Amino acid sequence: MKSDHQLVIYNSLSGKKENFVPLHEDHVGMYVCGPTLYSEPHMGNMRTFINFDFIYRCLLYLGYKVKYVRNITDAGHITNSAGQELDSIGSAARSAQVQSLEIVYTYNVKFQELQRVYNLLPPSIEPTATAHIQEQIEVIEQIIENGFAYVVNGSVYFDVKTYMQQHNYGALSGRKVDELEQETRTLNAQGEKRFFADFALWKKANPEDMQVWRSPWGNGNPGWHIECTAMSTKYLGKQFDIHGGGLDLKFPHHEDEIAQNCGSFGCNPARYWMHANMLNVNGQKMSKSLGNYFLPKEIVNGTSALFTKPYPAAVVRFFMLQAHYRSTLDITEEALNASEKGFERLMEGLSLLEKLTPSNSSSFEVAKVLSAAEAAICDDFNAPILIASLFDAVKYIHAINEGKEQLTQEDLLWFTHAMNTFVQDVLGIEPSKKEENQRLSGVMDMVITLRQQAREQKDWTASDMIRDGLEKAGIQIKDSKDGTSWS
RNA sequence: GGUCUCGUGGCCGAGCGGCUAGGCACCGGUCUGCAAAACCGUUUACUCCGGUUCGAAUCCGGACGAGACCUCCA
Repeated sequence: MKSDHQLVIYNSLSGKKENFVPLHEDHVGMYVCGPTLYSEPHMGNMRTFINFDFIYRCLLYLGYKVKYVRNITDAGHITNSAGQELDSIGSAARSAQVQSLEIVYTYNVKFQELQRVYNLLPPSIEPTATAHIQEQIEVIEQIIENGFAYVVNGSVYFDVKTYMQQHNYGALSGRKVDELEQETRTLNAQGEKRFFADFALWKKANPEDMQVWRSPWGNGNPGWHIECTAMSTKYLGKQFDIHGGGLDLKFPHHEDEIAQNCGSFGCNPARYWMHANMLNVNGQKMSKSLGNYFLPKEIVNGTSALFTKPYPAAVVRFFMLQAHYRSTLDITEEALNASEKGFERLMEGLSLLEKLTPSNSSSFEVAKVLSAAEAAICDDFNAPILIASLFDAVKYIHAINEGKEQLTQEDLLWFTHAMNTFVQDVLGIEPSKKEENQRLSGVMDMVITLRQQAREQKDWTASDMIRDGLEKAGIQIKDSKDGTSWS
C-alpha cells in the first residue's frame, strides 16, 4: 500500500470502522453480489455497482492487487415464503414465450453496455450461476456431510437449529432466531422444513420450471444463496477480504451465505462485510415492487418521466459519489442539476490546469492539497470528502491562473497528474469530450467573426440577434477579454 | 408487531465532543455595449425536551417524524 494513511473500513459485521489488514499482503479479494438478469437493472442497482466500482478503484489507487469478483445471477430463484412458488427467471421467460436462456442473454448484453456507459471497470471475473451448478452441488454435499443440512423429498434444507449449536446464526444481521420465530410462527405453512428458519439449498423441480438441473437429490434448482458461496469459494477461496452488496441483501442473503460457508468450510467467508445503502425516490427506496424506479439508460437519454432533460452518465455518477456509500441518497431533478453545475466546474478546472504557466517558485504545498484527498479515500472510501478536496484544489487552479498563487514546473506536473488520477482513475469520471465537429467549428468561426464585426461597429441589434439565435440552437456564446468562445 | 437506521441552512449532502465541509441556489463584487458565462466574496443549520460535560449537531434518556429489514430485491 503506497499511501501514508491507514485504510479504515466500516465492517457491517462489527458495526465499527476497522483498520484494513488484508489476508495476503498487498492483495485484496473482493466479492460483490451482482445483478439478477431477469430484467434490466434499475438506477438503484446501478448506485450499488457504482459505489463498489469506486471502492475497487480506491483499492487499486492504494496499490493493492485486487481480485474483484461480481457474480451474475442467471439461475431462477425459488421462494416458498407462503407456500407459493415463484421462479422469477422462469416467469419472465414464460410471459415472453422465449427460453429463459434467451432472456438472461438479452439482459446480460444490456448490462454490459450499461457498465461501459457508466464507466464501471470490468471486474476480474463475472461468473454466472448457471455455469457453476456442479460447484453449488458440491458445497451442498459438504454441508450435508457436516450435518448442517437434510434431504426431504428431493429438496435440501439448511438445518439452522443444529447449526446454532456450534455457530452464531444472526451474527451479521443481529437477528435472534427466537424473535424471528415469534414473527413468522403465525404466518407460514412449514411444509418440508423441520424448523421455520431453515432455508433451501436445493429445491425439487416443479413441472413448470424452465431451468432444471440434475443433482444427487433429483432434478431441481439451487437455493437462493448457494451460488455466492460456491463462486466466491471457487475464485477467492474459503476466506477472503471483502464481501459487498446492497444493504437489502444483509438479511437473509448474506446471513445465509455466512451460514453456508461456516457449515461447509467452518469459517465466515469474508473478513470485512460492506453494505451500500439504497437510492431513494421521494424518500422511499427505489424498488421494482414499489414501481418507483427508472432505468439507468432513461436518465441518460432523457426518457424518464421524473426528469425534464437528459443527464450525461458521468454527471449521474458524479451525483452519486457526492453522497457516502453508507448513506441513503435522494434523487431529484434539483439535486441532479446542482451536481451537473458542480461537475462542470470541476471539469473546467481540470482543463484550465492544463493551460497554466509554471513559475520559479511554489507558493503553496501541493502535498497538503493532495493529502486531504487521500485521507478521504482511506477513511472508509469517503467520496464526498474526496470531491470537496478536489473543489478546494480547483480554487488553487484559478488562483494560479490569476497569478495569486504560483507553482514550479515540477509541482505543476505533479499537481496535474494527481488531479487527473483522482478524477479519472479514482472517481471514474471521464472529462466531457468536446465533439470536434470540423464543419460546425468552421461555421462557428465565421459566425463569431461576423458578430465581432457587428460589435465593433456597435451594431448591437445584429450582434444580439446572432447571440440569441445561437442560444436557441443550444450554443452559448461567452465573451471575455481574450475574445469570444462558444460551447 | 419485532429488529435496526436516520432526522443538518432554500435543495442535495459531509462531519459525529471544541476547529469554514463541499456543490447548487440566493445576495454582493469583478468583467461586459448590455447580457450570459466565468471568477472572487458572502448570509442562512444542526426536529423537540431533558441529562452528562468547562464545552454537544456530535455522547446518554425521552418525545415526535421518516425510512430499511423481517418476503424476490442493489
